[in-house]
Amino acid sequence: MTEHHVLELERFLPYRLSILSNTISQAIAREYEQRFELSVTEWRVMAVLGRYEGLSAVDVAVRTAMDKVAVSRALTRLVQAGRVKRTLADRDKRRSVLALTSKGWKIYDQVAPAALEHERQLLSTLDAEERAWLEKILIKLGTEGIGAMNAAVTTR
Amino acid sequence: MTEHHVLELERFLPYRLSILSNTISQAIAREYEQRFELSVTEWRVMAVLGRYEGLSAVDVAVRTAMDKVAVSRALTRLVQAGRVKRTLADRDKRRSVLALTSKGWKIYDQVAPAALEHERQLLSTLDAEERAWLEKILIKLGTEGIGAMNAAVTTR
DNA sequence: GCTTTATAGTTTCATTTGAAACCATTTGCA
DNA sequence: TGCAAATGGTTTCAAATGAAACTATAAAGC
Repeated sequence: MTEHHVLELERFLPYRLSILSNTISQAIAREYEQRFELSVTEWRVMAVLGRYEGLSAVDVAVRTAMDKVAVSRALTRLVQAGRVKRTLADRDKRRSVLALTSKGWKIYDQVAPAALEHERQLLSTLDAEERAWLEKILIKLGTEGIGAMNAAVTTR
Repeated sequence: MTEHHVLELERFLPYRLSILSNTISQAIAREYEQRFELSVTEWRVMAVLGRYEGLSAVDVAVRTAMDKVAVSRALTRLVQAGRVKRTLADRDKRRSVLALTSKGWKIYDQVAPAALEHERQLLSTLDAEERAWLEKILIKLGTEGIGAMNAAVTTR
C-alpha cells in the first residue's frame, strides 16, 4: 500500500507566486517590448538609471538583481541604440558611469508611467486594508521567510 | 526643467513579486537539481504526474502552465531516465498516457516532502491571520487584478 | 467515403541565458 | 616598489527556450 505524500501544485505557494509574477510581468512587458523594441532586462536597466544617475554596471546589477553578464549585454544594446551614455570613471578606469540619454529619457517617460498605471490597475482590486497586509506580508516573506527556508536546508 | 515621473523599482509590486518568486524557487530547486539531476521543468512535470495519473502531455502543459514544447522535452528526458512511463492511448493514438514509474515515485517521495517542508518554513514566519490574508489577496490578484490590468491595456 | 480542419506531439532553427574563463585595472600589503 | 589578490566588465561556449514548421492521427463536413 504505497501511500505518497502528495504535493498539489495549484496550492503550492512557490508555484502560485511564480505563475502570478510571470503573468503580471508579461502583461506589462507586452506593452513596451515591440512598441519600443525593449526587452525586459533592458527596461530594468533603464528603470534604475532613470532613478539613479551615474551608476556603474555592477551597481545596476545589484539594484536590478540581475547578473552582471545580463547587465553587460543589455547595456551594449542600450548604448548601441543611443539610449544610454557610458563613460569611464576618472578615478577608476574599470568602472563605467552610466546615464540615460535624452533619447533614453523619452522612452523612460512613456514606459514608466505606463508601468505604474498597470500596477495601479492591479492593486485597484484590493482595498486599503488588503494592500496594507500585502505590504507587510511581502516584507516579512522577503526578510524572514526566505531566511527560514535557507536555514532549514543548510543546517542539514 | 524636465520633471520625470520616476519609478522606484524596489517599491514596484511586479518587480518585488518577481524577485521574491525567483528567490524562493531557486532555494527549492537548489535542493533537487544536482541531487537528482532534475531540472525545474522536469520536476513540475513529475509533480503533476504524482498527483494525477494517466494525463497526456497537453494535460500536463495545462496544469503546469508550461508550453507544450517544454513539456515534450522534459518528458523525453524523464522517459529516457526511466522516471516516467509513456504509453499511447488506445482510442486516440496521438495522445500519450503518462505515469511515474517506481523509480519516478522514489524521487517524487523525496522531493515532494522537501518542497512542502520549504513551503512550511517559508510560511512559518507568518501568523495565521497573515496567512489568511495572503491566501485571499493572492486569489484576488490572480482573478480580478490581472484582469483589470489587461482590460486597461486592450481597451486603449 | 473522402476531403478539410483540428489536435497531439516532435523537430528545427534562431535567440536567450548562465557559468566559467578571460582581460584590464586597482587595491592590499610585504 | 612590486606582486598577489580583488574588482569591473566582456567574451566564449554550452545549454535552455520559444516560435514556427512539421508528422501523425482523429474529427467534422459534405
